[in-house]
Formats: sequence, structure tokens, C-alpha cells
Amino acid sequence: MQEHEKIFENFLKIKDLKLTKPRKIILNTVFATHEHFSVDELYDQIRKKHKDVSRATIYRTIPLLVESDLIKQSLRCLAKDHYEHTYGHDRHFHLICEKCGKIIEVESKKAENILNKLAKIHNFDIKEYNVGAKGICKNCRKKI
Amino acid sequence: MQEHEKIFENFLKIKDLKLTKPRKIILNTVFATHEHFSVDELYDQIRKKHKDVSRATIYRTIPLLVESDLIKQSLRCLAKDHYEHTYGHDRHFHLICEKCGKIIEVESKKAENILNKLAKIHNFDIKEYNVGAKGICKNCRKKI
DNA sequence: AACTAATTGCAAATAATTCTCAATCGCATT
DNA sequence: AATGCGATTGAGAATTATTTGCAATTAGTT
Repeated sequence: MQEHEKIFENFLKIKDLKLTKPRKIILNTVFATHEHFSVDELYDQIRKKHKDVSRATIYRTIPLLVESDLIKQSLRCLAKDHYEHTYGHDRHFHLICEKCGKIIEVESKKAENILNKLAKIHNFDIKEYNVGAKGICKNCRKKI
Repeated sequence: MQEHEKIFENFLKIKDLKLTKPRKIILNTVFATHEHFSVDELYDQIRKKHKDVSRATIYRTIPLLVESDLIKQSLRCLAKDHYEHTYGHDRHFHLICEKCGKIIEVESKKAENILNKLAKIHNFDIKEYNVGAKGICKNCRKKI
């Protein structure tokens, strides 16, 4: 069993919830790639292999994955909610191109440290960052 | 006429659009306070004084205000879209309390500089930032 | 005042998400 | 392996936020 499955199972057990087949499928699909995904994209991805997982179950499972710290909401600049699995990955920021939709991920301990300091000044306990920027990427700027 | 009205009128003229009564009411309500607002909140606020502005018109006017750089979308951590007027205000980040909903605004040239540098490395041209964090504020942490 | 294109409010349409509920499943205990 | 019971599921209805089509109205120009 993979690490993320163990973590999820454990999380569920503590809450007296069960690691069911649909939940397993959803979890493993999420961890099969490192793409960001909307609920619809995840649904389509799952449906390729499994005809028996409903949208409702995906909507019900995502909050559990978020609560267990396996995934986080991200790309909040976009219209629909998007998520990504974050377990095992460093915190990163997103640069989202308005023209082509490309997403550039950048890491920065420095930026993170500053944000943490700002929070500390206000005595604020940060649970989740939400950092992103919309703009135009290198390639698309060339085309103008 | 106030500065923001002039800017908006000018913006509209260039696009061959008209500064109508409903648009004026929406603009001035937005600039009457420095609160963040959802469409619904704005609608309620407007309705207190003007019974003749519809939701549809608000939905149609907001993109114009965004395009003319008078307001920006903000607080993307929340379920509904929120906006704030930004004309005449420095860029700032938000700390949003998950318990009580309180919003703390913090400014930081330092954080801004770092994000700009990161963008530069990737040759990315940032149009709009979207920086914030969810967590627990000072008061709510006391209560636990 | 007349003209013309932009704008409006309304109500219907769409889109995303949540809810309801009867049928089923997972797991602990026989 | 059968039983019992609460958790879970899928399907579709319901809800919420937003967008759209359209006939009537309005702003700004001639």
C-alpha cells in the first residue's frame, strides 16, 4: 500500500469512516499524476476506467482529502475550483498565463518566510496559503 | 465629479459605451466604502436606496470596473467571488480567518518585490496578484 | 425633437455544487 | 460465512451563482 493510502485510511479510521472502493479510486487517480484538476476533469479521468463513481461522491470525498492534508485547493485565479495533491511536495506559487492557460510553478522559501513573518506580526495562524498571479507568459508575449 | 467617475466615464467613452444611471449608482456604491463585497452584498447595499438596479446589470458592470482598473477581484479563498475597489490603494494581501471571517489586510513591499523577481526569472508579465492566506486569527485561537 | 445603437430589467437558461433518500457496502461480531 | 448496523453510494432533484435572450427604454448625437 502506498504512503498516501495509508495516511488516508488512518485519517478515516480516526473519524470512524471507511476506506471504500470509490474513495480509493478517487484517491489513487488524484495521486496518479501531478496535474492540477477541477472536479470535472477528475470525474472524466476516473470515468475512463471506472464507470461506477459518481460526481456526488467526488464532491463528498474532496473535503476529506483536503482535511487529511493530502490535497489542497489551488489556482484560485480561475473560475472553477481547482485542486492538486500536495502531500510530498514543497509549497509553491503559481503563475497562470491568461492567454494559453499555462501554469508555471515556482518555489520560494524567501517569499514563504516573509508571509510567515507577516502572519506572526498579526498573531495569525496560517493554515493554507493562496498565492498566485495572472498575466502573460514568455511565449504568448512574443506573439503579440 | 469624483476622480473614479472621471476614470470610468473616460474608459467607457473609449469603448463607445455610456455612463448610464445604473452604472453610476453601482460605481458610487462600490466607492462609498472600503469593504470587500460579493455581488449579493453589493446588490443589497444598492437596493437600500435604489429600487431600480437589477442583479443582471451589476453582473454586467463589474467586468467593466475590473477592466478599467477601478476594482479587483479579491479574497479568492472564499466560496463566492468577492471584489474591492483598489483605485487609490496600495496592493495588499489578505489574512482570512476561517472561524469568524475576519479579514486582516497587510502590506508588504518586500513580498511584492520577491514575487516580481520570481516572475522575472520566468519571463512572466504579472497583471494581477492574488495573495492571501486562510487560518485562525488571534481572537479565535484564544477561544479554543 | 428625432435617431440609433447601447442598455436595461425581467425571466428563462446554464453551470457548479449540494442535498435527499432508498439501496448497498464495509467491517466488527458472532 | 452469516448477521447487524451505521456509513456510503448513485441518481436525480434542489439550490446557488451567474449568464443570456429579448422587448422596451435610454443616452448621446444630429
